[in-house]
Amino acid sequence: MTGDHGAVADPRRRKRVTIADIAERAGVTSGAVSIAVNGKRGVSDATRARILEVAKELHWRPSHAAQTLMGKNAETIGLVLSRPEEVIGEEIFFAKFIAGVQSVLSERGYSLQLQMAADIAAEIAIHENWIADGRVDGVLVLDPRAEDPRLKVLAALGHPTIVVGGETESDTLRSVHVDNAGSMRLIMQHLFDLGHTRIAYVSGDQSFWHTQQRMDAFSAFCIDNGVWGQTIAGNFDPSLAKDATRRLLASPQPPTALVYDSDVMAIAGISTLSGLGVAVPADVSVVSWEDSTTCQVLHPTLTALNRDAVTLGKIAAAEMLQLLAHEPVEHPPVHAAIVHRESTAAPR
Amino acid sequence: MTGDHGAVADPRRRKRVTIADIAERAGVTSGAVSIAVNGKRGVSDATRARILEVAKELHWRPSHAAQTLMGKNAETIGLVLSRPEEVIGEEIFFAKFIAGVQSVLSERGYSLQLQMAADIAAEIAIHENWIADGRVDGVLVLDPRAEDPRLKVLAALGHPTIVVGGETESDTLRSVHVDNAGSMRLIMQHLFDLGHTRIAYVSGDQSFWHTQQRMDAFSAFCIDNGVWGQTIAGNFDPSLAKDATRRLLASPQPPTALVYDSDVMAIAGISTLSGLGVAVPADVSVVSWEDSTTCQVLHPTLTALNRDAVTLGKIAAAEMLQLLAHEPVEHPPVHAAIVHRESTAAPR
DNA sequence: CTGAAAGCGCTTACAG
DNA sequence: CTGAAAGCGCTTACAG
Repeated sequence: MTGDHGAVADPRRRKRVTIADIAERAGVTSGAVSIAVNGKRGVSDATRARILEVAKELHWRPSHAAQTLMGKNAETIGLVLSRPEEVIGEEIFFAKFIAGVQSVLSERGYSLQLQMAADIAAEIAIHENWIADGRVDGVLVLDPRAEDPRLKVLAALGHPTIVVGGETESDTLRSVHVDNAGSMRLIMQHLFDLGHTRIAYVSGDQSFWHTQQRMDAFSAFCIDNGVWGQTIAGNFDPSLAKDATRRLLASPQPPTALVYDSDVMAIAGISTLSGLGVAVPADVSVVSWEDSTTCQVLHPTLTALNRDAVTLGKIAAAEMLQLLAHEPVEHPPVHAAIVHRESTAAPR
Repeated sequence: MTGDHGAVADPRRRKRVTIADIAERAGVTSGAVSIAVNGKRGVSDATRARILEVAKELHWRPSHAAQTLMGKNAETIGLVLSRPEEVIGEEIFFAKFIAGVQSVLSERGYSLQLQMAADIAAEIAIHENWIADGRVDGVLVLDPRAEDPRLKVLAALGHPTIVVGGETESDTLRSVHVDNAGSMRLIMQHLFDLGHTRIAYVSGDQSFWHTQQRMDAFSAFCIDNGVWGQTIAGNFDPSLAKDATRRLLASPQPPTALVYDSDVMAIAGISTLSGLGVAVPADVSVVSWEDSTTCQVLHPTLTALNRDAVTLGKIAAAEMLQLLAHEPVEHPPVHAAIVHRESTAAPR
């Protein structure tokens, strides 16, 4: 029982161990300690060993703040996730993508800084803060849009940037290609091979560049193959997907196959169909642009595009390290595949 | 055209504006600048105005590293998310929780640092790094377990911690209460009122403390009300939920109502039931412990426990600010409610 | 190979 | 109210 009643808990109470403490104990200067712990040449092996010994003994850890002040890199990559409400349909994608990013970064001793933003303006503000504070060495940008304001700001600041699903390139900005057109063709070919010639695509948010790419590929396939195709905007709000489904089915010439831009949209669609008494896949086939656990457990199970988001994350991280280090980093290939399940079959 | 051909892009090329630059331009010392920009007393209003003017003109931003070195708080709260694979069923919970946390933190100028960890050991390592680097002022811990190793480490380090769904309290650790027992009673009462007397609970991971609380409340309700209750471990793997569902329905005395610990598990369960030709809710009622968009679009729509995770996040953030500032912060109440949809009805 | 010193950008006593 | 200086914990030329 000491007399510190009323003392407020202070996390900083333990005085920090510094290189000066180590220097004193080891009988050298703090400069020597710095050299030793950083593995630079300038001290004898014996001295270095002794210094490292003392450092370990004292549980020394370098002061991140001091190192940053001296210009050390943050060894951190930033990623801003856009508003949760908007991305619910893509959450599985995000989780996998992040897992891939982290696995590559952590191999190299880098970490990932995540933040959520309510809108694109907030996202830009976060990037500016990160850069000004030197908290990140570079950032990853998802879901690029046409004339994306984020990219303009990042390019103007000259900050290392990787755009996932983009196309532009510069000294400080690289793009990781995402084959939206190819994926759409994969889906369409699958349906076409089954015999479908009236296909509808319930798209996602059209402000995203990838949505436009998908729509273009859809149209192109339809034209080239004589498919009667139709596109309808769905956004990420599942109730829109429901409305779209109803309208499509109410048509005098309803489609025999529906492609939904996300698994959440596909679920909304499939339950709407079941409410309308439309059998899947007997009456209508359904494909989800995103595979998830739910696709596997639903009844019927959903044919889905499996995008390998983990690999995509790995590639994005590798590209970033390459951009920062100016040296090549291994590139795994990303492959999208269509997982054929119960929700697609030949039309009657 | 300068002669910098071959120059490598360097994000730090623009020399940083410091308070010394401001001091020079304003004709004062850097000490005066520091006082002025921090709103402290010690300079005349005129001088302060001039200094702020120059600071804005020069686009000055304080060096985060230097401020941290001087002992400034990070004004950042940390949150580690456990492995994506495990939490898929809780993702909507996470997204909402994080949104709530951020809304309260940003009001006070705090930010949230997120990181994903593969397991609990990795999570502990992240916490230790954060603390050693002074990157966060405190951390939020989710999904406490019995004898949780994370809490031991954090308590030993004396680092401000808020445990969501915990019970322990100390100088540096507070718990936000989550009424798992009450929620379970809500669900059970709903089913009991409908007339169900044979109810099964497909639980989540039993290493989580909240699972134990739910199981205990389940048993207590059954005993008190003469309900024939059964608990079966489901984990977060939906295939386990499927197996559990099959086993329960194969029983000579199958339950008339099933409670699943997450929406993903409930979806797995409901599609298993439909595969077995069991009608919901005609033959069996189903409740999901977690509301989500999917619960609303599924056919039948799912009766679910709506937990108001946004508010829970707000409370956790408010508790943290309170712990750090030693002053009370407004507390919104969290309320869980059961959303009655199509999947529950009276037993035949 | 080692020591002494300057400096990163800020804050904070301490004199005037 | 203002100025000059020390110090936070590190790194890095520069002498010896």
